[in-house]
Amino acid sequence: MPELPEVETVRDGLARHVLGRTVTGVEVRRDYSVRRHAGGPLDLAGRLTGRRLDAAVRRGKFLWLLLDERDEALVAHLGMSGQLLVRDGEPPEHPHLRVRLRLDDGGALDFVDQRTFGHLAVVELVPTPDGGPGGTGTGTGADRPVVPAPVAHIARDLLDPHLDRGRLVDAFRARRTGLKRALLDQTLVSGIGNIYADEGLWRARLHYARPTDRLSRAEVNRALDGCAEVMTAALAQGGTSFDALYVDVNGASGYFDRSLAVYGREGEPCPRCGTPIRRASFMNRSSAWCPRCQPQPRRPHR
DNA sequence: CCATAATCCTGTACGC
DNA sequence: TGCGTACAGGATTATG
Repeated sequence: MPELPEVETVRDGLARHVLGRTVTGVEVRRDYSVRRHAGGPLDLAGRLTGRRLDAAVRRGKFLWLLLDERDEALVAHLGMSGQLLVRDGEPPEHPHLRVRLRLDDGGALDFVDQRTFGHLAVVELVPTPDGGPGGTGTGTGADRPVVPAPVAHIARDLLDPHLDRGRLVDAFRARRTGLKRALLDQTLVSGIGNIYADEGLWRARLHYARPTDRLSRAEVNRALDGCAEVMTAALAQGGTSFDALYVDVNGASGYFDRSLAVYGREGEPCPRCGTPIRRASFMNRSSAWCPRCQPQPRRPHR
């Protein structure tokens, strides 16, 4: 699933291949994929056509392209299966093609999304509350202190230099919830999904159900460091998986699979101690952990 | 305000 | 073989 490292790989690919190009036409093949665009498919096409793509910016799992002239951006969220594919020349058909942006050199930017949890929308920009840049970005105006309105409530991510780690740690300890729930809360810290939460917790040797209000500052920092480190490692490998014509998320499985310690490895030995990895249902999904390295707390918060 | 459950969607894996 | 069901899950919305 696209989490921070995958989205950053896509953002980097967009920065390399579509910046400075102009949208010449828009085809919405599935209205549901633009459901977050207030004006509907026709309005989306109208707002995009003729606009130049000036910058590619990301915060957590949200990414956006700044548009020229007005203070608007094309926001993309990949959901669970979204891909943004840069095509040169006449683009091929694809069974899950949802939106196609024609570009001024004859190529296209295709939004392909099998499970349709992702979306595209053109939205206004609003100031960042802390006055820092909107996120990690490249291109003209990428460092402006603005974010798309629907991203205003999304916290900075662990790879953002403007993240205030001390305040984040305090915010974790002020919550009354479980540690993994907090890691997955995009309004606290963004970019972490189910896979990297499990992997980060394994690295930190902390159980997902540890109550946040009973964690030490050092423990919270360990959890955040674990997530940051595993995402950095995944990002380093993600950079190798696309070529010049193809900006690819590479999906849920693939390039980083071999490096996963617990996710999808129920019953297999923990890489650290050999104890069989366990799995339990959690928040309509699942959690995987090593019962020896990550002992369950006496009073778990779920 | 805070925490949590329900909801959206589609392809794959599985049991019977 | 074919059918039904569970599952994968991020963000928003609704509810307590």
